[in-house]
Amino acid sequence: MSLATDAADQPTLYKRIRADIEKRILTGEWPPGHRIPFEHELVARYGCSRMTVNKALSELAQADLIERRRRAGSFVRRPQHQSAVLKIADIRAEITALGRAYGYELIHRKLRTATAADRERLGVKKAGKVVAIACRHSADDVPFAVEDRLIDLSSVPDAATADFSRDPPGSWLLHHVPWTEAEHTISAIVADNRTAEVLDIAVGAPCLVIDRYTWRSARTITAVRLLYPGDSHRLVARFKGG
Amino acid sequence: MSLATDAADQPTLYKRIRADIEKRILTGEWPPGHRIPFEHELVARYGCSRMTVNKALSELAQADLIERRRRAGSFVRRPQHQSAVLKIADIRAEITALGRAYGYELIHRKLRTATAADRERLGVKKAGKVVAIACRHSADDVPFAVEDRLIDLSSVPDAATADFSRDPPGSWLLHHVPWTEAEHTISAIVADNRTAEVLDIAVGAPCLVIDRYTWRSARTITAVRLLYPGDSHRLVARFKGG
DNA sequence: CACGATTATATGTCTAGACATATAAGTCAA
DNA sequence: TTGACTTATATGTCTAGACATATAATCGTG
Repeated sequence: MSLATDAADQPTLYKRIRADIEKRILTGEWPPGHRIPFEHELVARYGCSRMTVNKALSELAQADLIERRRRAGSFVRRPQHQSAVLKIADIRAEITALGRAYGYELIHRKLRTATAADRERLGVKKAGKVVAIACRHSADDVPFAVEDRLIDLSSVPDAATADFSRDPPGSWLLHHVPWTEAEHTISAIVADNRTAEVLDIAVGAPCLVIDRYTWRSARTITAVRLLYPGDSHRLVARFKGG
Repeated sequence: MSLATDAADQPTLYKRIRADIEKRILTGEWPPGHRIPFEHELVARYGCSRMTVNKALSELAQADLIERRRRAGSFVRRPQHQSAVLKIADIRAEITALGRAYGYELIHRKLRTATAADRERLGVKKAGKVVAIACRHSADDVPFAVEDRLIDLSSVPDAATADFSRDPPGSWLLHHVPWTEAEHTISAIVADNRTAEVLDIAVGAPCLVIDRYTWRSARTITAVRLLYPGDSHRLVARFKGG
């Protein structure tokens, strides 16, 4: 989780304690390595029980803002070496959040027995049925991204009969497969002929690529490749904490 | 924060409770929208006090796995629309973690009064001194990324006299400026002549671009652009939770 | 001085209560 | 039927204790 920045106006005591300490860390008043007051000192300062300050400090520790060491105390952590939280939003949500009209177009949808390439891509050994989908997302009728997806039907049988002509498969999957794990890989390529045509850009123009591989309880569900025009689209990642 | 996946083997009770519930959610046994047992039911099941189950549930709520509603109960959340956590590691750490030899080379370093373009890039109004740095990171003597950085000296005066000929400015800043906030923007471009030469790739080859803008307490510190050869380098983001 | 044993202490977890508060659900009147 | 009021209840916060446990610091000893 991430801490709310403005927990200070919360009326509860532990949130105030947490916000007070967070502020001193973020302003640099308590630099990395600084030992923050012991629990019993904070108990005295705020006139509350130890469980209350413990809750505040535990949350700061969960947020990696401080490190707690038995017998030694609690210390401000060194920033985590430029790590960041990137929100890769659902494409439809992303476009509508920008206040633009979302458009969706199914390019093709094929049900087939998994080829060797399909099995490789999904990371499965046994040959089963898969659905291969290509589609295009657009914002205000301008091509926004092209999607190339493979769904493992042995994991998601319902996908065989799902209608992807109106709703994008990503949204459908979100509502039919709960709580997945995934790995994203981000890279850059230049547009080939087919990509250039679908995205309405020049051949050789840069494209941002997101490969997402999704599974649940060690079971593969779907593999998807998203291509964005690289000079117009941008992924934004905002973060707090070094 | 994110929950440790293997909290089950922890000997403490609240971690066991948390892990039990987490497991049922992740396997799909308790799908999104499912109401998990009330606190008093879990108290009965585990034979402990309410504070103990409350701690377990609070952490699950902090991790966005469940949603807690007064009077109604606690409910499994719908996955957060394909958001992901991306770790953009410190380049030196990233390369050494790959077991490759880290190399660094300063291309140029200039101290100057901020130009209009510099002020625009740093998002500051007043003209002050800045340090402009270009450098190259390599792995096993192969160019890995080229860095183009601007540091605001009114925020980080020490940077004026820092020696960037041996250590990269990113590492230096990590140790001299605690607890920053930042925004990353990821995009794709094709290599121009100069970039191609520095990265030893072909002109027109795809490059991944990370623009990072860093500040502390509303004060600009540094703006940096990193260029990676797009077909060889990849950013990997792993996440749990839909 | 080096190294092992002891001790002190800050955090980690837990209890059995308490009152506060938001709100779902039920009740009643227009 | 609808809207306003009341009530029941699950969570939110907090207390004043307790014992467990890891470990920094101290003390002794060879």
